[in-house]
Amino acid sequence: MERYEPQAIEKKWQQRWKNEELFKVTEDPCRSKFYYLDMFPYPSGELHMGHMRNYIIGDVLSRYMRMKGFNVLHPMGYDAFGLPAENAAIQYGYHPRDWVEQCICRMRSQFDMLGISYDWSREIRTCAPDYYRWNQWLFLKMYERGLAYRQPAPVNWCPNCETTLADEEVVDGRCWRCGTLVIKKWLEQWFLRTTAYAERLLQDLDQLVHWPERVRIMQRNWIGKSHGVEFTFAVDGMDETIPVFTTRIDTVYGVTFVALAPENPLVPKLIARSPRRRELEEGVTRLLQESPEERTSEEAQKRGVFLDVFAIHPLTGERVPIWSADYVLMEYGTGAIMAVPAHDQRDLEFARQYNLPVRVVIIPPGGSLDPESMTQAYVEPGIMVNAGPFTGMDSPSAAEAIADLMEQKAIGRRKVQYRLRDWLISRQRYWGTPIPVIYCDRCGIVPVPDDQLPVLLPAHIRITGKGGAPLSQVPEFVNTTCYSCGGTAKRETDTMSTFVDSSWYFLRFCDPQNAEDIFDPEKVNYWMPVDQYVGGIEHAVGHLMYSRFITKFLYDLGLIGFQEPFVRLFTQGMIYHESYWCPRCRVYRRPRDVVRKTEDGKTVVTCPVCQSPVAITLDKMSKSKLNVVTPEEICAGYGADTGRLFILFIGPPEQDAEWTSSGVEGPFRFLTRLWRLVLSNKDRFVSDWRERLPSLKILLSGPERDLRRRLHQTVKAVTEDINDFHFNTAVASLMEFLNSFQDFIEESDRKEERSRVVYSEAVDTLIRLLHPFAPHIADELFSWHGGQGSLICQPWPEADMDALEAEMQTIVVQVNGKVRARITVPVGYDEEKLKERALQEPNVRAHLGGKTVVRTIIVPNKLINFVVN
RNA sequence: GGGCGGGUGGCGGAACCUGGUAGACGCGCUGGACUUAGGAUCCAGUGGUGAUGAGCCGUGCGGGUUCAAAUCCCGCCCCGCCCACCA
Repeated sequence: MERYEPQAIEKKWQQRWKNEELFKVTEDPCRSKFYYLDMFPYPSGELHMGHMRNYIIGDVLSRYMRMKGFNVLHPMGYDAFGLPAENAAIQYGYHPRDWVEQCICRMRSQFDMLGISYDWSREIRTCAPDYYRWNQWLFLKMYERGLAYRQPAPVNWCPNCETTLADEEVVDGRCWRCGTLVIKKWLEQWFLRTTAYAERLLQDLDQLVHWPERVRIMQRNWIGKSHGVEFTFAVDGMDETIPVFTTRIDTVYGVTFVALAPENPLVPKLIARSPRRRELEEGVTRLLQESPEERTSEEAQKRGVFLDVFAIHPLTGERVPIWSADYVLMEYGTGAIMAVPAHDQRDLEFARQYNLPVRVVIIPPGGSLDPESMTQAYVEPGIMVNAGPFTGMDSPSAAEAIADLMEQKAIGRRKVQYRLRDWLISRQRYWGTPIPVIYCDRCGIVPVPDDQLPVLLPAHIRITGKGGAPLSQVPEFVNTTCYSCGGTAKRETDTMSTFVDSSWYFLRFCDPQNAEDIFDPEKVNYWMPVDQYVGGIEHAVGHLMYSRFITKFLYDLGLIGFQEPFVRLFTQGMIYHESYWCPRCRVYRRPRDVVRKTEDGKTVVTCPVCQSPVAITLDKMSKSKLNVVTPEEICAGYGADTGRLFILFIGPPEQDAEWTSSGVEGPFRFLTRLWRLVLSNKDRFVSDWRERLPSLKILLSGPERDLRRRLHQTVKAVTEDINDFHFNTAVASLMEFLNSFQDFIEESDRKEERSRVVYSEAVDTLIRLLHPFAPHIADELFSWHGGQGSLICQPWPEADMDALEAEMQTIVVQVNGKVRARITVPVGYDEEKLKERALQEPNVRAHLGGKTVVRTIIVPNKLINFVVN
């Protein structure tokens, strides 16, 4: 084999790894375990190099940890339920199961062609009954403990997907999948009580010291804990009370109105007796019909309706008007607020809009506020004014005193409020886990008994995506008998959000084929927690929060011995690529289809159909923009190893990066040069170099000594870089070493003994270092020198400290901090002598210009600086 | 409005943690060699300004600390992302 033809060797090695079941692992108490996990993909199409960044990073780390001697669990599966598959199936007329099967097939071959070292014996598909039955089991366990419940509530509804969505699935008021504006619907739905775990989910964030700070901050904000007081307003002349929550009880004397969310069930009751009832109802309906943008944008003008009733201020007895206002949210707190325009910006804006009074009760120390003219609410602490017995106090103390008073008088009580809401898991779609309950006319909600699990998804069904829950249209599924009384009953026809599936799959990987239980706790406790988890930032509050929640629940069941699933988390950046939009044809063009011409030294890119210039933009790789680069293309053109190296070399893995077709050339040339170097020096290699090196290494000088120093610097650098996730600089170090290695080949004598031993050490070490990054070529080159099997089973090299020490050192000579010369002296050179030599440098003398040296600073082995005035 | 990143050659990025040779590595570009040919390979060069050498300038802007600042501190500008009527 003369030329480097990756396609020829890569298939061969992939086959060997597979035959030898190299990546298959089992529990081994004698070895330290390392559980590396990639976020598993949706099988909704094919994978592109942007997705592959995640898996390649994981493969480097897994292979590296294997070589370091760890028992590495590196599994992969498919998050196979869900809307993408269902929608694609509808679109192309497939059954989702078949569609998913096709995608999985394709994706599997893509993982394989890049040489990713998964233990495929542990593969999971969430759409398989032996997986989703445990979703149902988990649900029932939660139901038993009151953590799963069904309740009518205003929920997010995507009119396009015709299903409800969790709060975490609504992005900027739109459906995360299709971008349709989400509306609120009042529906009876299944929830999991995440709020019961709010405090623990918050507290335990402090343990996650190896998580990116921003993910922890996002979760903290999402949980949104705040301390305040909940108290009630009586309604004047009615037997109703309005509870409100506030974090600013110190401003309570400034209340000039009370406001209710338009959805608040109290609203109809309050207006029932008004003579203007009709008119008020219409007003409230208008508020309810506002679009999410009108409702939630801060710029939007606030709107409201006076409900024609008054509330009694519990401390002052004063009558204040009750309004319904669009800026009050039903989902947070009590769905009603005390409004203090002087000290809350939103209330102020509303008050100005409707000419409501503004009453100042806190003033800045030494300052004053004019309630008539103020346009900014005063929200800082200050001195209490017009606040009854609390006048004159500082506002933080007053807050405590007022809370005490309210608790004493039983008007209100201190309360901790969370922004986090319960997790809505019902979906009105087909392709998901059936929720395992039935509805009996006599017994009500009856959970499906454990021994009746799984509730199977009916296979034969026509899915249209329209007309409500698809399962409700399958009579043989819906109609059943009650497990309790034997009477007629109907099955729940909603399915679970796929986020349920993915909130515990990492546990199932530890024991994927268990037919008796969700998992064997012993196996889970061996492998878990996941030591390193890698995936996209988009899961910061959804999946990562749900997984923490389910883990804590299983801990409480006594099934597992840990409370946090993921010790280390790394979020990788997206891969961008040029996309070409033809404004005339109004379509995207594939990069390989556009016509590139050079005119006057400038490249002009035109549409292949209409010849007009195309608009070039940088976008995330995506099917719709036709700008994906597939593993197939890369493997066919350059080979998997080049593709892997390039995606790692492209930039820091946590940052977004741009795929450039010319950039791939670099890693390819690197591998080609390595190939040629090893090939043309095969005869230099001595297989017993390990035995011969110890007695020889102390005698080395010149090129041999330099090469060893560079080699072991590289070992050190690459090792540290992998540990720190600096894969880009790790690859750069390998390239740098190859450059030095080539110089060495030219300088050294190929027949000489020492040179051959040093060569052998270098080439052997280099390909070991290369293995996690480019495993195929590394294993191939290893075999050329008589290496047996794959390098993944070989030890990772260790840096030889002796080799790192240099004999000579370049010292920088500065005058007043500016570099004026560089001199080379032996390491540890006498400081006085160094000074003397430095002063003799012509350029240094020129800059000293006869002035007196007032100070000399020497940084050992680095620098000497003369300070003159 | 709040939070988090980031600003370094023609480009992607090193060096920032721990102040001490700015521009590693790669792409691109320029010149050369070998060639029927080169989009292969090899050699040389490549921050700006100097004919060359020396020098001078140079890490978004303005200050500061220091013998010495891309790096630390203060103030500002710009870009990106995320969150946001959460009472």
